[in-house]
Amino acid sequence: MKVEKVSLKIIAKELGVSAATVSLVLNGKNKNGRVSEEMSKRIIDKAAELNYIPNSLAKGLKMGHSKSIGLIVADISNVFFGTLALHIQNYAEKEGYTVIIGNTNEKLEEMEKIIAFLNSRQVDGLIITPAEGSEELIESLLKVNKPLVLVDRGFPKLNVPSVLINNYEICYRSVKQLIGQGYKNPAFITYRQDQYHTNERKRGFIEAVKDADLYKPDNVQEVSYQMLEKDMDEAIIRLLHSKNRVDAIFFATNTISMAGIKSLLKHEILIQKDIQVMCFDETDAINLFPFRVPFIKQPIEEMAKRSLELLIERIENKNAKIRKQFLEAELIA
Amino acid sequence: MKVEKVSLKIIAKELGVSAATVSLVLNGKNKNGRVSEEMSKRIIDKAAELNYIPNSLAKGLKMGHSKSIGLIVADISNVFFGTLALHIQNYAEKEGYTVIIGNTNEKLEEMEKIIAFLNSRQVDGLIITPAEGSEELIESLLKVNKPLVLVDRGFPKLNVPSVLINNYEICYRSVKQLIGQGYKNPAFITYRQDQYHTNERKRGFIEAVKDADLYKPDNVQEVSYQMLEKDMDEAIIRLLHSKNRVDAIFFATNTISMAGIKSLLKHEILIQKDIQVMCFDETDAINLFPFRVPFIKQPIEEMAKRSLELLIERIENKNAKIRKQFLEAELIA
DNA sequence: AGTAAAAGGTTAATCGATTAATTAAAAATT
DNA sequence: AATTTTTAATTAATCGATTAACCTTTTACT
Repeated sequence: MKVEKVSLKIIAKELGVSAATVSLVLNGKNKNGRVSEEMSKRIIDKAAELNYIPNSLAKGLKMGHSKSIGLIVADISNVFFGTLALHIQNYAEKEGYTVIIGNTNEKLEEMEKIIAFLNSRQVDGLIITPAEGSEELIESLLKVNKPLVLVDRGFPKLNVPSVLINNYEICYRSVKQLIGQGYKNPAFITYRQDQYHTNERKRGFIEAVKDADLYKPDNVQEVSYQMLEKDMDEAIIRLLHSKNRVDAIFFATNTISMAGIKSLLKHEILIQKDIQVMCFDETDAINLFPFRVPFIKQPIEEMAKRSLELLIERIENKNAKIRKQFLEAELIA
Repeated sequence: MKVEKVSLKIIAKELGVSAATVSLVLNGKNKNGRVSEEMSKRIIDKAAELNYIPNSLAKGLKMGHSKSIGLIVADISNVFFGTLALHIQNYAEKEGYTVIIGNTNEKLEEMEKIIAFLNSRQVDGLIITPAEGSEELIESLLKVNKPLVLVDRGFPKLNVPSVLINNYEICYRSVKQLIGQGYKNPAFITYRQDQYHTNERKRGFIEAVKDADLYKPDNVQEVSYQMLEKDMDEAIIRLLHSKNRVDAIFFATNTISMAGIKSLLKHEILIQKDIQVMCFDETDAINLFPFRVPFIKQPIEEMAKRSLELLIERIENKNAKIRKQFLEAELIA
């Protein structure tokens, strides 16, 4: 089956006009006496009849922009990133942008590959949740004036558009509340990584327990991304089977929360009886437990919206002022 | 800051050769005496020095393909689709393809919009989880010879490349096993929709209970996608608060499972004490319950791999035989 | 020495869309 | 009637990469 590709030229030939005329009409640039009413109508009708779909590669090449953006996340199968992606796509569509998603798997080298790849596809800008150690990479992108926005994680030293949440404050407040409820020996479990957002969460926890004179360095445990399950089991044992038994655990991310609760259940530790837990991020599971788990809810849709706004602002005006936006997460108890 | 875009022409000018020569070298087409060893090396070095990144819009325009594919799912924030997307992207990257993801939100009109959009971006092919009622749309794509593969859901009447699982068999076997364990009044909850994959699951359930002489039409309940929570509560009440009280429920998808379990907990019905449940699809939550939930696990990574294989096969050879592949899901108890 | 073959390039057309610059005819104005 | 303005188009260059078809120069062979 031979199907001829419908281009501007085809439409033009069928109507006996030039491709330029067709282009003007189809782009709505036929104002003040450029093309006659009658011809406009014939062109529009013919385009519909032939089911003309503009070739955005050609358009992008000519115009110097692709009307697409890259979204770089750690792992699209993680609900947090999936939800972020969904909302970014929805807003992007309204603005006429396509989103191309790349997964770093938290690895710097993957992130570099993805960026090169997205650049070759001429994305107009990038929304990035940067991997650990990618500060220099981001800096180099800024140097070549690439429009980009960091989301979820930032680099405080870098002057780069970012959409972040109040990690420190919300953690501080939440832990304060936990302590106010009578818990005397709270612990914190986070990833063994040097990322600003998790560092801030840790700082929030530590300041809160220090202010209540409850700080014990051993109560802050770290687990690795790659060996989450094993590390978590060990951490849980350390926290619960020492003489210094903790009575509450704050989990720093959604994946850590899931692994943590799983480990607690495995060790037959009863949540809210033997121990209280508090999670960062909402998950499907959290509403399904026979116990209530207080958790910190991030405004994901708002984060998506803001980061797209900031990005488009920079795409359309490379000299726009660089802004960092801080949104509020809230404790749902 | 002015950053000159590095094109073939720039490299050529710097070296005093033609753009053609640069293109030949950079594409490895400098064999049998096309370009000298020395010049090849100089070109490669210069390209690296200038950090040349080929413009894939230009390349795509010239070559007639974009080396990108569209992935159309219902909702990328759903873990099943997120995981599928992750794996498809991983395999696609190896084959040199970009993946552009679109969300239909299960709506036909959204699906139409996304397809037009992806076509304008000149995707070379599509991997689709078709929305309800999209059979004609798929047919029209086949008519214009668009390479596509259906995944997760198929249209048995259509001769279209598909990657599906053994929905009927696995449900039949799983329900059989449930009955074998002594449950005498099992129920089934699915979406109120006419989709082959869920129909097959329902058929598996019904045949299994019929074969055990336990079939009761009222035990098959349907809920809507839009009002999942409300409908679920009502369904649960109907199944449990009638004289005909069921003793097991089979949930047809992951979202239904989550909503179902949530509803059971809300009504203070004790799972595995008052009632047994069985779920289609794995979810984060499933491992976290203090009770064991048997579930049906789909080979998502294999589905991703196969669908990409089938798609690339069709992209590269439009006359390749159309194949439907059936993979095996398994019951994890 | 004369011719053929190999080596090492270059030219120019092309993909499809955009748009500044131009042209030509018709209508309006003086 | 002559000039200006308006209307309604067209021409041609351009974006960046690819590649068939050429063109020189050098080397090989009889």
